[in-house]
Amino acid sequence: MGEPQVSRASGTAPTTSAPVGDRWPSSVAEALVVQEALRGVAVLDAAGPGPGEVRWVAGVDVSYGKDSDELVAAAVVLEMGTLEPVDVAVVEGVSTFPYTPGLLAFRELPSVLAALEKLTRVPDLVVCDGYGIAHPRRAGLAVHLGVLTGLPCFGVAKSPFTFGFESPGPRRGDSAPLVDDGEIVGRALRTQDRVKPVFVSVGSAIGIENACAHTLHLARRYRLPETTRWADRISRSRLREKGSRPT
DNA sequence: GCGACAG
DNA sequence: ATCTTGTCGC
Repeated sequence: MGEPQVSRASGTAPTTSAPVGDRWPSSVAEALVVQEALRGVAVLDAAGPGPGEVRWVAGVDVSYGKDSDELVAAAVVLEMGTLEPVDVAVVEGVSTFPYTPGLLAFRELPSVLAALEKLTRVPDLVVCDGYGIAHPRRAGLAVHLGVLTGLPCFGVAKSPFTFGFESPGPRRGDSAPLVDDGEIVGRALRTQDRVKPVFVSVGSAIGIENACAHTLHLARRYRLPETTRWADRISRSRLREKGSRPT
């Protein structure tokens, strides 16, 4: 009970499950259908892995070219104790879905999943940029990623999207509920004293309390979690090399 | 109808 | 997301 339900040979990288190959949407209408189906599939776990139960934590991010449809996705695995990277994977690709508020997952996930599959180590937890259940259909990026990998997953977003919140207290660790339609869907969490908060919401197989605890641990020194910072740096720098590379 | 809108 | 210089503060 409560275990991730994706079967996979132990010791191998996560595998992409059926929904991607079988019914990956190419239009907004199809994407909305997929999201409605996904909405109920996420693993709702009030607890999930807490600090002390996670050894390897993955961060993922995608960088996009300005004057081209090129993109680079990066996945990085950090050791929870040292917060140092122990595994990195990068995928170069082409964007196939435009940025559409509420449908970010369909833009980012194909390349992100490809990068995760290239990892040689299976993470215990995945942290992504963006939202989980804090989403108009309760099916944000972290929900998709959690369902498709079978791994515990939550999101840390840098801006409040459409959600309401009261300003949290000024100190690191202070938080306030994120509200959508009268529902609490996440937290505005201050990760550094007097620095603007980040927005945490669960995706799958983890609870908000542990998600916030992990976020604070990963954001020991900066506003954003080290997972996000590493993945962002790696994808961005590879995109630059790619752009300056002779053809 | 219009504006706002994770990245 | 990406384009961009300097600037204030620990």
